[in-house]
Amino acid sequence: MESTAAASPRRRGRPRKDQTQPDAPRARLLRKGVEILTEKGFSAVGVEEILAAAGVPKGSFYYYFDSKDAFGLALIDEYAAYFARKLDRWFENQDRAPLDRFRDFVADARAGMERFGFRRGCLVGNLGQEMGVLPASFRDRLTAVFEDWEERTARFLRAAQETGELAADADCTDLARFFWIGWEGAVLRAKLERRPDPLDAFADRFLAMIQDKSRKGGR
Amino acid sequence: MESTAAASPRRRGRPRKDQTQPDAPRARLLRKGVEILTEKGFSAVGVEEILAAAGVPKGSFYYYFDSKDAFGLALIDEYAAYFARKLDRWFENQDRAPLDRFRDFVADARAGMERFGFRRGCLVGNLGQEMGVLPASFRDRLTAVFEDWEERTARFLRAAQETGELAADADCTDLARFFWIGWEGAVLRAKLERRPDPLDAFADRFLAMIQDKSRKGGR
DNA sequence: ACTTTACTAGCCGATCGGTCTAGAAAATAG
DNA sequence: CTATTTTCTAGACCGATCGGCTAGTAAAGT
Repeated sequence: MESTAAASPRRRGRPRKDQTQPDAPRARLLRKGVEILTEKGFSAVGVEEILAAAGVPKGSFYYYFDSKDAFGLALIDEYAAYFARKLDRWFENQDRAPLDRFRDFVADARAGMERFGFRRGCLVGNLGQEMGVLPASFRDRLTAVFEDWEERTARFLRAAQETGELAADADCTDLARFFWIGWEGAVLRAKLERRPDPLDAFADRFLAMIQDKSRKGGR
Repeated sequence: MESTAAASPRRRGRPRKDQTQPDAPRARLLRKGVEILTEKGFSAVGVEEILAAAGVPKGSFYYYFDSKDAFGLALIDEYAAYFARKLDRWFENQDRAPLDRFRDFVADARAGMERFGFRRGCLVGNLGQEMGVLPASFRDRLTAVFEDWEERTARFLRAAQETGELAADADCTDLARFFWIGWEGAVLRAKLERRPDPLDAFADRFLAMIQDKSRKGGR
């Protein structure tokens, strides 16, 4: 094979491992980091616990990350990307009516928490609660993540308006913000009580709230 | 003065300082503990920081409390009592119409957070988020505190039903639970963004939600 | 003085985030 | 092949700080 790839200007020494591979040390650290931090938060967890869980030696941690703080920021990005994909998967599912897509999302979140015995919460919510002892650089990233999720949710709500499932005069931006403010509270509470009730309690009322009651028809 | 107090059966040794006095070491530790932990959480704060803030010598901490965990439990009780008084003050204010009492509570909470630059949140919410690294004994106490707050809120909502401001068929227990699930999310978010908007965003929609729209009269 | 109880300075082992050095591994250059 | 360059692994080690302990002092009664 004559190098189908465009001219590879290979540097001299040992080539870098592809750290996007799921078994690469950096990727393993990020994955285990999300798992552990969604359960225990940032400040209460030492890097060595993550190292041990990921099967990566200590010397490697500070090769891949400048500091624990830098690792935390990378985790936020990782989690935000993972969750944005999840949101889109449900909210943009063309096989389902808009409000059913919303129910699907809630059911998936419930199942996700149930799978881990309600011990894991939302990384962004966890770190938000810890802002008092986190570097200032975390704040902007965390708020940006919420803004992104709210934007995706607002976009979805506008789609629901088009099908008529949601009242045309509803403020979708505002509703999306309301949802995420309360939903994080529901996740926190579900983690505390170790049961799905708070998720359902919040989601059900939210759904009832956004239903267009003035609508005549409907499927 | 002939001992106006009833017979004091004085024990032998050095008399105990009255720890209910607000300047007593134990009381100061509890007060400063609430202040610091509402801002920074439990696990990220060392006892020495609290000791220093309270002006209590290092060695004294384990005289007044068996452990840091026991101190944490005492803080929950302290905070729960303080907050229950606050709830009653607003919710049982007979000089105001029920829904105005609710607005007063929200305004007070907003002012309270503003006073400390939105750096302090809710102790119960903070510890709830930290349950992953807290002793199991914390869980029951924290859920019990939420139950207590919800009960007081539900009682208030029933009062609102009697004046007709709230629809008679509303499920007050359910509404109170919904409120506290979401409100904790709002406090968390206000702390993250350092602004009151999330509090208002949640409270306004909640108020709109519980208004009895079918009602004819009213002022 | 002596006992009893209330309180506290100082220290302890463990663990924290982070650094350092040594070298193994994987590529190219000659 | 050997030499060189660079990537990555490996873990001992460091000063700081953690929660908790203990030996002792302070302040009262008897």
